[in-house]
Amino acid sequence: MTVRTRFAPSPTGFLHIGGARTALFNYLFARRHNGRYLLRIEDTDRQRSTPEAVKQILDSLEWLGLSPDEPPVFQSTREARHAEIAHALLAMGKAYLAFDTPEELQQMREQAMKEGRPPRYDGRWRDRDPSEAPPGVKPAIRLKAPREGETVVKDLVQGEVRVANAELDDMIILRSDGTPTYLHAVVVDDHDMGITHVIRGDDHLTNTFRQCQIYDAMGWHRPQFAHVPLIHGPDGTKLSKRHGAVSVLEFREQGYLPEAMCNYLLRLGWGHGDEEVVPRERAIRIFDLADIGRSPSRMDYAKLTHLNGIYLRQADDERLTREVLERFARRNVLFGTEDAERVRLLMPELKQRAKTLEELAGAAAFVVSDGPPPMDAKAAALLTPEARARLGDLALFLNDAPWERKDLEAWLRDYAEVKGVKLGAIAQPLRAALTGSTQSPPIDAVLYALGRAEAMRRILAAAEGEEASPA
RNA sequence: GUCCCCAUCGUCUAGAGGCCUAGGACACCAGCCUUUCACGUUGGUAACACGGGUUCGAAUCCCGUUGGGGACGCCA
Repeated sequence: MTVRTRFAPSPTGFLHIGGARTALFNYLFARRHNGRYLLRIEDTDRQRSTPEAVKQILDSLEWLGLSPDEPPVFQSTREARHAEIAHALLAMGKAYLAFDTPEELQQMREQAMKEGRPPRYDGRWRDRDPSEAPPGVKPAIRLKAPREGETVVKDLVQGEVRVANAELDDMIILRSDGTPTYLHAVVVDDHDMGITHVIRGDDHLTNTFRQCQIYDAMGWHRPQFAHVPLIHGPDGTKLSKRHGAVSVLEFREQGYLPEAMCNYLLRLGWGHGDEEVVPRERAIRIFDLADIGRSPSRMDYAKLTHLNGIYLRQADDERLTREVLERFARRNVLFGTEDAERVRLLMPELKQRAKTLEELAGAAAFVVSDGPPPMDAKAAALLTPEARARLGDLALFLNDAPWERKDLEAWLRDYAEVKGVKLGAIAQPLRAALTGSTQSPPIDAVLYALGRAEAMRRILAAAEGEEASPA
């Protein structure tokens, strides 16, 4: 049988990293077994579902490279089918009409809580005849759940989990307005979509028992289940905005690469020996549900950032250049084709020293400037009168140099040797003059990327003590 | 409250009874490399929650305690 998995978010907000990881696991598992990976939008809650959220989720998945193999199924379009199954259950005597009002149920729950009992429906309409129904109350359909024995779920991650049926009450499968409840819709949809493996968050584990009861009542074959522990914030509590970024798009904003995101998310709660850097192709080959841990894990931004640095260094220069220019544009940094070319030339060096695209853009920003770049305090401090004088001298010397990186380095070394000083004594003031900072790519690379004219302009400006607007 | 799940360095994890003096990675500290910053590299600090069993032997199996998490809607 072909493996079919699905990711089933409800479009009530952005896609957060927990959902992203669930999607990733579903994707990986399907690919690993040459199966299909599907998407179902669970939008049966009309109040809270929004088209914006749907778009956000789709965008997030696309960015992560986790777009589904088929167009998404919208759960709301399937309500007639959900109702059909609910009525079938009713006809089979495996469900019943319940004429309770929301107020009564609320009361029942409060009463139970007060008496220290679990808040469960008492099944008061389970065996009553609909003719006893109070006038004007529209009935909901409840599943006639088994009251004895136990329901056992063989979970691919959690192992065998069992619960006494006495713990479970008769859940509503079709609301009094004729719409399906989540628990019921999920089962019908998963069945109709031919889902073989339900991989989802741990928070659904206890729901699974009830869902199994529906499968059993319909005589449907149950899918395999795999419940993945949730991701917590760094402090171990539920992940929320106060911990930092949680939405996938936020990470994109902050300059994380999708492949780094996926690698990090994969390693969170899943392990394969000592492997840390696991690119997509490799992940597809070795992913196994059995390797998912059973305890919740905490979000570690530092490790994500580290991983992002690794992927950044391996990333294509053209791609990174595009990303940087995009970020320039977003920061309203005006740049021309010359500036773009400089970024491109410098990229092999720039990407060595950045961990996110934001950092990368920040480190590249100095190339965009006519004349002296904005100077930070440390850089300004390097430009002593002596240093300025030396820069003036150096400018004359360098003016005759062939403008190739190798030659520039050689000329600088020669110059330092002739003057009897360490290279650093030359390089640091020069760096300040060229970049406005004490940190930058190798100075020969900077000289080369800037080009003779611009480099000279900046050196001379510094030599003459021309101040740029302070940074 | 009831039910379910979980428990190895600060964090992510390796570990399926002897290979464990518990390994790797991030973070942190120190050294090296070096034209700065990074990268890289070498070393260091740091964990089997606790208590009982089982066993010749337990991080690994069992029970309990404690601690975390999740679920208990005519939400998804």
